Amino acid sequence: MTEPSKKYRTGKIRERNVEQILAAAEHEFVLHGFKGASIQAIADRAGLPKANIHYYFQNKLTLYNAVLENIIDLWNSLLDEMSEDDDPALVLEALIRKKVELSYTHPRASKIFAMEIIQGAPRLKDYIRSDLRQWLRERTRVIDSWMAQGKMNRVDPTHLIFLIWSSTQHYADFDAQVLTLLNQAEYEAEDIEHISRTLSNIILKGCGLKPAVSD
Amino acid sequence: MTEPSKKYRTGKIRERNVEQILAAAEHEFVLHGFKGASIQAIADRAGLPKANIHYYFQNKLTLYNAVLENIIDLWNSLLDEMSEDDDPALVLEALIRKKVELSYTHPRASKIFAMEIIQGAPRLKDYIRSDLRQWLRERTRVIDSWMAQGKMNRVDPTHLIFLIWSSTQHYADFDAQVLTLLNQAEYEAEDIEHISRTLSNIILKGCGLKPAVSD
DNA sequence: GTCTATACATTGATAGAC
DNA sequence: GTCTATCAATGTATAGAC
Repeated sequence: MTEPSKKYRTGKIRERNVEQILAAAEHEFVLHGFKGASIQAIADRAGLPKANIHYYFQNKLTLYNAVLENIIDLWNSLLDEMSEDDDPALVLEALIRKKVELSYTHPRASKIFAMEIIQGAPRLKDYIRSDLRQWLRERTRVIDSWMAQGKMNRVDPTHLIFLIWSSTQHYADFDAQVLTLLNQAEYEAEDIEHISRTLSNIILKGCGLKPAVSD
Repeated sequence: MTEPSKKYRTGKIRERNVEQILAAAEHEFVLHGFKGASIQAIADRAGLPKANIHYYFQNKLTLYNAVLENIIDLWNSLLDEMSEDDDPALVLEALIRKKVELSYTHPRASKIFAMEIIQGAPRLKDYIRSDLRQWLRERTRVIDSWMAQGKMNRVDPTHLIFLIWSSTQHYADFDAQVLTLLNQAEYEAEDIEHISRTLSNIILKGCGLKPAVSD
């Protein structure tokens, strides 16, 4: 060891700084978008000089891609499995609940993803075309099978997924609007529970399913 | 008249230029957000020198607010009435259909509105607190009345509105994702019809209502 | 009402001392 | 690995000739 007196081991410093930069970048990219966010503002928020950002990340796009990659990893880790033998009500309810919770625990990830797609998904087209399309295809296949087995009403599986997607993500992306209209400062645990249940009740019933957890 | 030889009367030139600038600004604000959009790019898209933008609009914020105002006018013109004596199925179905059509006819308006809220609604807080809250209050009151009359199941009216809102707007804001996943270049008229019907079927049925137009 | 030229701040990115 | 100083480029906005 050449630097035994330092507070953090060399690798630890890097790890900590990279983490701080990524967190700060996430904030700024939400507030101003990719083009609008400035490295200076990210540096200020991370408590580092501007040049240090460039020491860890070659340029702004590299940093942004690192943020996006984190988000996609998060997405993938939570996209659970479902099989044709499962109970549709249980699976869809769990999916809705998980997505609402994700909106609550990772609102900025959802927002950056949303802004990216609103702007035409210039840096996510590949992900959508490959991973996301594959994920969607598997779910619609299972839902088709559920309908063939008579487990639920016939609805377009793709648009059902879109419905679940949009209605749950709404609580993350539009939290400023939702909270203002609800006259609240932030979400409470019971809000998440209430939202999950309300959405599940309507959507499942809309597919001819009986919610497992009713209110 | 001092300029009888001009192609347009003085007021007409202004009107036409302002319109072109607003249209160009709408495009650029969608692509890069408020901070990221540059006046140069807006001028280029409008086919005018940069200084002319400042001739018609004091500064970037003034221009952005003009764009936002256009969007809010559009919103307000389409937020129709509903009364406790109406048939819930008809009213909700019309609302869903109108919102989906709006997503199709004015995707950029929806996107700018969405980005603004995602970024914390810094310039729309007032609108949400006044107009939008008032609008929501009136709808939830009517829906509450419908439920009291036994016309539909008991669901949280506010979150029902959010559900209709989010699921319909999704097709405008996330069109890049939706179209890529559907493997289409753009929406067709029949897509709009299909989407409206699918959403109506699930949501209305989810509220214990029978869709008037079924498939 | 139009448009060139320009002022002045901020941007992303780099060089180089420490 | 840190941070000051600095670059060229681009940003908003304005002055002033036409």
